[in-house]
Amino acid sequence: MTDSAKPTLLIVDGHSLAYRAFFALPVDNFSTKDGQHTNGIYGFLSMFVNLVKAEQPTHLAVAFDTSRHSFRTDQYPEYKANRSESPAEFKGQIPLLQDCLAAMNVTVLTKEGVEADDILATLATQGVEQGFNVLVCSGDRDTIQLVTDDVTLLYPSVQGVSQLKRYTPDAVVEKYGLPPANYPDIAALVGETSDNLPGVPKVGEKTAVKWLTQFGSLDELLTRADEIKGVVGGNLREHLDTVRRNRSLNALLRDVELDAAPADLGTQPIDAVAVRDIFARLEFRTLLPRVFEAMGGDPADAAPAEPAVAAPAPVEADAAGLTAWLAAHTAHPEFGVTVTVEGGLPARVGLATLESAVEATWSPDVADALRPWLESDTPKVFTDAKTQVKALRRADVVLSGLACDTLLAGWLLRPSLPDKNLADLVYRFLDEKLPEADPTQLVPETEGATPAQLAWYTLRVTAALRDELPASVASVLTDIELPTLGTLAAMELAGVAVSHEKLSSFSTELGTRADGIAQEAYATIGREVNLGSPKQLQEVLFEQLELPKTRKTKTGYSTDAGALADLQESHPHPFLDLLLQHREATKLRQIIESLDTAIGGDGRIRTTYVQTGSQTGRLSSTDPNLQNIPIRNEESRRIRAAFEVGAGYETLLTADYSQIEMRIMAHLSGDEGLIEAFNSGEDLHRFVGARVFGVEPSDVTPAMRTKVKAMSYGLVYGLSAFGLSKQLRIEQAEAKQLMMEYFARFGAVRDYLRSSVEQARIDGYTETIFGRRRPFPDLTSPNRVLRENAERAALNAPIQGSAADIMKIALFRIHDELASADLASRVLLQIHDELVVEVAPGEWDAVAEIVSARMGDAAELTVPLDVQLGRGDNWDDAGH
DNA sequence: GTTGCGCGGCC
DNA sequence: AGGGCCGCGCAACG
Repeated sequence: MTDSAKPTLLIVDGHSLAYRAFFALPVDNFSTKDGQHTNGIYGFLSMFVNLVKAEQPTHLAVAFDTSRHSFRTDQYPEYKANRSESPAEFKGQIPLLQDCLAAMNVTVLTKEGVEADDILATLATQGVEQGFNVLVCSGDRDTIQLVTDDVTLLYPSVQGVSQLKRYTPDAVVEKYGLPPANYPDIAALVGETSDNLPGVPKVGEKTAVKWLTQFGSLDELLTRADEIKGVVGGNLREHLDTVRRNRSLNALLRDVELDAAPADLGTQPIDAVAVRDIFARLEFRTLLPRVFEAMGGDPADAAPAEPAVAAPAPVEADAAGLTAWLAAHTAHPEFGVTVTVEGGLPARVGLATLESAVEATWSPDVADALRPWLESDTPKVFTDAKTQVKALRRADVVLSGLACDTLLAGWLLRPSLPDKNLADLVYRFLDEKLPEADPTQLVPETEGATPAQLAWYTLRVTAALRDELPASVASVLTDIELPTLGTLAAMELAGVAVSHEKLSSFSTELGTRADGIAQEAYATIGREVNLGSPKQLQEVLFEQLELPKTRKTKTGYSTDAGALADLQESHPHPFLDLLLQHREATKLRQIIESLDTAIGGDGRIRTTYVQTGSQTGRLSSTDPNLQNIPIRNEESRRIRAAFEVGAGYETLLTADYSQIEMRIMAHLSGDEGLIEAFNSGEDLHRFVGARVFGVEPSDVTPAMRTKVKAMSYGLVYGLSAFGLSKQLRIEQAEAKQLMMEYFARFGAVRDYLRSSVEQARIDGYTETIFGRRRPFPDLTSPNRVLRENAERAALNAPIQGSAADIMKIALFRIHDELASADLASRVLLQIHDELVVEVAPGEWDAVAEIVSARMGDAAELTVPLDVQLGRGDNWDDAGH
């Protein structure tokens, strides 16, 4: 019976229901791409939103156990002792589930020393006293004792958590033959195997109910136990204490002191942004609309917090107005600046202090009014400065005084977060909502922020970020990232000359070849399939040709190059080789086509470097990506050959660091063998091979060199014996042996790698030589897959990141020095450990000297930084 | 049209 | 079961 006038309190046992969901749902279908299992979370939330939608509670809470330990285990150590340790895959899900509930503004209750069901019992009791209809949802049968006219139990059926059975007093009587208050008596007699509480032998539910009905109460029954005849009577008399103990343990506590009373549990609107964030992290998609539907709230309606400070009303100005505004604010220490960009050129400009803001439409007059100030050292903060720096340079303004870019600072603080604009940062670091125009409406109801307001928010976000930035990270921002930004802007503006003629002829050639290969491939299998479709290929390989199944993927079986090579070895078939050739030809053609369409009217390709594009500190390159241009085989180098020296320049120069990551490893580990290798001038892999295999360097065979080379590079990535054996196509035992020999000679390397991961586990982050940090929360995860992935990444991060730092330092120093030496030569490309420079006529010697010197002295390591230069009319010829 | 996946290019 | 990226085509989804 529910009284609709009363408020409804719904209290849920989170632990028991999530645990049931964990076993009900296949773990394989519910895990994120980095290996976090989510089946328990998903199953619980799915049940939970259905429940909330159906019951429309006015008050709501979810209770969790804190640990296996409780007052019951104190009284009776065997309590639940038969339960095996809950799987690690499950444990890790509970904190995440609690995060989800927190985002949904659902109160999570826990209490040390008691179980979730005691919290349920306490709240149910209080709720009834305070006039609530109470709904209790638990997977533990002991909660049946809570059922009254005002308390209904929702209990998962055997089918799983999606079907809940309603236990009213009548339903309990129907099922057990006694009212709910007597259920613990029945359970005490029968015992509860899941709690490791044995009952009276030979006594089941039927007998227990019969006795309790006959004697009226458990006390009466126990007092008059001698009246029961037969073997069961004897059993009962022998187990009186057991029954009393069971009864005392299965009574739920109704007077636990809690942080919240029923009245405090009124349902709250969900935190739309937080829910979206955590669901995105857990890769839940279909659940999101269901949560909004059940819990109320509009997905678009992320509760806007009130700004802590009122935004100054932006004043529209002209050139003279801007000049006057600047004159009035000369004493101000720092300004927020926003230049909106349209078609690559400045459109509007906004300037802000915390108290005052001004904005204007860009014009030659405005440019002239602002130029001296923009080109001065006056500190200015931007969001996404690179885009604006480029637009300003196109308008003949060379920005100076860049003191912060919020995107960079936000990324340095949280390199894993996809904060790609000011709105994200305002939400995350100010806990406010940036006014945004509704793009779905022709005439937006809400106005978007104006340039001056954007500048004002940028200034405030900067302050919030600075508060959080550790000193070492702040120095990475000012000493590495901000100087790099200006250099990248110049590189992007310069672009690189690419020959359309070379590309298009090659593309045609590859197209013809791919078609021919495809025809041949079709002939070998007697039909035409789409060779680019992994799904159709699986049909051909594993069904038609009946080849053995390869490595499993999410959607079937792998058809990647490694798998095809394995198949070719064990079950040779002409189709396999043709497929590989076809892949190669079409891949190259794809690359060529995308490059060709990216060539601008002036014959140059302009990439965009994403300075926040990696978690380690590396750059990334997009639209098009110029950091993955083929090089590894002879033919593909024809693509590099299409990257040419531009008109008015003399030649291309390439400069790359040789083995920079291994050098950093030598530096960080202090391994004397490795340091000696780099100081000896001997080829690294030959030197290492000689040590590992115990031969003279001159006797190191190519096979030995290949092996130690793979091992050395693999080290930096956390390679396992399995991975090494696979790559080298040798037995795992041999790979293991190789690793052992390697570490026997270069033991400090292993010690360093181990200790750096351990340090990261303690600190929660790794650090590069220059202080760049990367957090690794998963190093302490109970989920083994997650933890081991984090360990490998943590092992690599300081090495890859330090290399990135060094290259950035070299890059901007080269750029600055070329400019200050009045050289026309310019850096065009950065490919992680390589630079491509366009050299102006007559400048080769000077440029080569600057490039090699600045790359060589970008960092002071215990081993030298070796730089290789190359020269040629095109990128292929300039390579070496 | 968007999204996830498999695959493969680079360092 | 090897760290960091970007982007293509296919297939499924809306």
